[in-house]
Order: sequence, then C-alpha cells, then structure tokens
Amino acid sequence: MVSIKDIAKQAGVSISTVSLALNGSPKVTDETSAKILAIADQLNYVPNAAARSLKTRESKIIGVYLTDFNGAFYGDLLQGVKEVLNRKEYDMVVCSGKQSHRLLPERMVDGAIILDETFSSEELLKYADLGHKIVVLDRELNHPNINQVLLDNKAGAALAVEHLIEQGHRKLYVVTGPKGSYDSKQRLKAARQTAARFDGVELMEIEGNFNKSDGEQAAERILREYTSPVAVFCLNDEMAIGLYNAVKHTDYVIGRDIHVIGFDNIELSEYTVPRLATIDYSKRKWGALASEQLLKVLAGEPVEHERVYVTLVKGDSAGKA
Amino acid sequence: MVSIKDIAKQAGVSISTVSLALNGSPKVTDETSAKILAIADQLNYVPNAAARSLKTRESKIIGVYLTDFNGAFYGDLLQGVKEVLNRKEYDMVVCSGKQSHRLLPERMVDGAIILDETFSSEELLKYADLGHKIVVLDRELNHPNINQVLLDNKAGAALAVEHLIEQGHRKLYVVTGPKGSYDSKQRLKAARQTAARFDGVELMEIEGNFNKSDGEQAAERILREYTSPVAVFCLNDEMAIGLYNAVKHTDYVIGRDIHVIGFDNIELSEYTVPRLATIDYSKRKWGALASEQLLKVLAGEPVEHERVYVTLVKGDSAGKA
DNA sequence: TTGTATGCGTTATCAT
DNA sequence: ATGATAACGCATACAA
Repeated sequence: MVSIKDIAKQAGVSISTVSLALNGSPKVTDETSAKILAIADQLNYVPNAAARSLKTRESKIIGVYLTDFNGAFYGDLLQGVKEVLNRKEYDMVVCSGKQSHRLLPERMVDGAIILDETFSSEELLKYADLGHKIVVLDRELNHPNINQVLLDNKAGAALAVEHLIEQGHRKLYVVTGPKGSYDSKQRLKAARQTAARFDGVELMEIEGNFNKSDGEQAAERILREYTSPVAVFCLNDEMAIGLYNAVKHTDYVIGRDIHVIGFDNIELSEYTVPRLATIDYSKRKWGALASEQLLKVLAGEPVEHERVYVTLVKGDSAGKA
Repeated sequence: MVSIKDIAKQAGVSISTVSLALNGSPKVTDETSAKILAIADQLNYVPNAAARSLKTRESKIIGVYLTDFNGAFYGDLLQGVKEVLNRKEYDMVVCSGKQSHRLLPERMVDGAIILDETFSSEELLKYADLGHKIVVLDRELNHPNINQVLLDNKAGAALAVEHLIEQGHRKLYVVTGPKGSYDSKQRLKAARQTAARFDGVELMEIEGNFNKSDGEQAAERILREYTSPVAVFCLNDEMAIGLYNAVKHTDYVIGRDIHVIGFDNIELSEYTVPRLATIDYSKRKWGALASEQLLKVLAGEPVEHERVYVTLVKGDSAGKA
C-alpha cells in the first residue's frame, strides 16, 4: 500500500507538505503541489479510509437499513437518498440484518436511516444515547439524536376510506398489515376513525402481513361471506394484488362485485387490470427528505420531524356501489 | 467515545491486557478478563472500526455493486450473498453509483462483487492490479485477483430457442438487451447460433434495453409485421411482460398468435397469464457462490471461474405453432 | 499473566 | 512555504 510517506520520500518533502498538497491547501506552492500530485498519481496513491476516519472521526458514509432487498418498492427511495447524499460528498451503503447493525456504533457510518421494523427501538435509542445520529422512517421515536420522517398514513387511510364511502359503499373490509408495523397500525387506526364518522358504515377487519398471500386469504373469507358487493381497503398494494389474483379464479369481478383500494402505489399497481385505486406518495422524495434531515442532524442544525404527504389515485378497482 | 484506554484506567490494568481480554485471549486470567468485560459493558464500549481496520488492514466488509436498486430481481441474490458472508463473520453492504467506487481502493471494503455494467472493466482491472479482490457477475475478466461467476447464458438462450422451434415455430423474433450488457450479448449470440442450426428458421432482431417499455415497442413492430403466428424470445422477462401489456390491448392473444419466452424467471413472471415460459436459475445460489468465491480469493486460495446453471420453465405463453 | 512500546496512515498543531 | 511531531484507537511483539 502506498502512503503519503512514500510520496514524501519520492518528492523529497515532508509528509505534512504532502498532506497539505493532497488536500488542496493554498499554503503550499503551486510548483511543489503539482509535483506532489503528479507523484501521487504515478504511484496510484489512494488515501486510506480507516486512517482518515480515525483522525477526522467521520467516514462520510451513511447507512440505510432495510428489512430485506425484496420489492421494487425500495428502488426509488434509495435513489432519493443517494442523490442527496452524493451531492454533499457523502456515500450511501445499504444493509440488512442484525449483523450489520455494528456499522453504526463502530462508526463505520456517520449516521443511519432506518426502514426496518426488525431493528428494535431499544437498540436505536441506545445508539442515539451514545451520540449516533439516526433518522427513522418506520416509527415514532423522540430523542435529540433521532429525527423522524414519516408517511402521512392517517391522511392516506382517511382518503382511502372516504373514497370508498363516497363511491356508495357501506360494507367495508380492511386487510391489515403486520402487528408490529407502524405504518399498518397508523393506517388501521385512521381507517377505523374515518369509518366511525359515517353512519351505517360497517368495517370488518381481516388480519394480514403485507404479503400477496394475505390478500389471497382475505379474498377467500370475503367471498365466503359474500352476499352483496363489498369494498376492501388493503393496507398495502401487495395484498391488494394478492386479492386480485384470488378473485381472478372466480366468477366475481374486481370493480363490480369486489371493490378494492390499496396503499403505496407500487409500480406493479400500474399494470393491474382494472387499475388499482390506491394511495400515492413520492418514494424518491421520502428518501431525499430523510437524508436531508440526517445531514442536518449531523451538522448540528436543529430539525423538526418531517412528514411525507400522500394523494389518492382513483382506479376502476373501486367503482360505484 | 470510550476507548480501551478508558477501560484500562477504570480496571487498573494496561491497554494491552484490555485488548487481549476483549479479543478473548486465553493469555489473560479469567478473573481479570471478567472484570474487564464487565467494565467494558458498563461503559458501553464499542471498538472503533477505523482503528481496528488501520491496524489489521481489513474491515470484514464486502461491497456489492449494483447498477440500481430497482427490480425485485436483486433480492434473492443479495440474500444469498449475505447468508454466506454472515456465516463467516463478514458483513455485506450494497452500493450503487460511481461515487461509491472509492470504498474499494480506500479499503473500506475488503472486496467487491460486481453486477453493474456501468462499473468499467478498466477501472476494475486497475483495482485488481492494486491488489484488491473482486468477483464479477456481469463480464469476463481475467486477472489473478478477479474471479468470475457467470450465468450460463449460452445454454439458456439455446434452451429457449430450441423450445420455440420444437413447438413448431419457424418465424422467430429476438428482443435484445442493452448493447453493453454481457448477458444480452451472450444470449443473443447463442440465440443466433441455435437458430442457424435449423433449416427454415428465420430469426429477426429487435433492439431493446431490458425494460418493460422495450417489450411494448417490440410488440408494436411485431404486430405491424404480423401475417401469421410468430414466436418471440425476449432476452429478459421484464421485456416479455412489457410485450404482454402491449398485446393485451389488441385482439391478438399471447400463446396463440404471439408466442413468447423470456429469461430470468423473475417473481412477477409467476403471476402472468398465460404463464410466461422462461429460463430459470437460482439467484440465491448465484449470490452465495459469488461470495464464497470472493472469500476464497481473499483467503488466498486458488479458485477457478464458476458458472451458474439454468433450466427451461415451460409456460402457455409459448404454445404449439 | 500482565505491562511497555511501537506502528498502522492520516490530520493538525506548532515551529522554523 | 515547509518540516517535525503528536495524536486518533487498536493490536501485537517483546519485556518483565
């Protein structure tokens, strides 16, 4: 490995001069600077990140923690994070799984963006206490070193339920997400509240886990109980698509007998027939916002929690009653 | 930040004893060791990765480089990588974009797995020359520090074309991938060779870029030129699905007028109607193999290039002529 | 079994 | 404008 020491020797100067030159300091002559840079280039010099981090106490790397790498869902969000970070000379790495948690306390990353229920709040608070900076996208957590950028789930769920009711539906099902999911809990709560605001609206709950198969199972129950057209609010699109698949094998028709609305507006939803009604939000902006917040926290700027707004996407899957 | 120095002070021993104890050396009494561990725990001690890396010259982290984070495609592959690495006390980070390349030469990662055409072979060779260990999944590159784990594209493309021909088709289209894609080039070449082996088989090429929209555009041309049933080999499933979508809006029917076979067997393909015929391979195994190879290279073990085998998945999308 | 001393590659402070 | 030197936190060879 070639270090500044090697460059110094070759250039006949001291390592301090080399360091200054490499960092573009004006305190060194253009002449010597040019010479040093040339030699560095010729020797294929690359600074050692560990040494630099040890000294500067920062890595210029941000870690994004995900539950897994499945789902085209994350693509845009990560793109949003990366764009913002890269513009500020930071790099992004994505990781998953308990073992990677160490990157944060060991200071391999300067901060973390969390979208991973399996990363316990307890552990996050511990790291925050130790001074590490974190942005959470999937829970509420109040700590000076933690900022939260959350989806406006309540507004989204309200929009969804109101839309179904406006379409004339009175008999509603809601297919829930994982018990531990913040998004699911929020959406469910808002759905209940919204439904309760209307007279004669009946809301039945079916447990799900945000997977396609849960939508399929929900369909089974719904069809079993079928007496007249019903509306279903799947708390995410994935389950709505599972429901589509199950109904496809029957004589019932989505948008006529079974009316459906989802949440997330994932890419796949655009290709559904009939078009799945759903709740949309910019995943890219979500990621961008999260990283902006994290950079502010790292810079010591005071920041308020942020919220990502959502909109209703109408679709023939949720027709008139 | 609490360092071994703090622990040493508190425990009334020297830093070397602390270091030994923390690393579970048998050279230190169980008694003092226990005391030290207790204090370390109490002080919330976490080793500093930078300092450790600087000393040991390794980070125990492997970087996986992807073009982007879209496509559920990568999920299984990354899972395969992660499982193998975690078992060996390594961590995986996933990155994308030119800016992250630095992690390799700067020794922030001990090695890299490349699935990113935009990472130039020239640059990879440069790093390999500097002693960095690399496994490539998307090109042929011969260098002592580079190992390749490639898909058996040729076999896959041959299987696909042979299947269409066996079904009685003589008029074939092939929708290609990006010009720079190794997978695309290999598949196209094998498709041509296979078609050429049969008399009376006509193979027409349509340029694509592995995106859904390319499949849609290909469909337009195919339908424009339509005179009798044709078969189409889309060099990836994504484009095949685009083709499905375009045909859906017409009177033509997939599996009757337009026969289609894809490549990759992505998750979405399982949900297509009719079932898309395609070429399957274990993405998980691919990732596992890649990381195993990388670990071997890192350990200095001699390794041969590896190959991931593929199989044909029949589907009603490619019916009898 | 434990302590002392050195160095990893870099940045930064202080002289010169 | 440049150089000598210390320090970051850790591992380790060697001494005691």
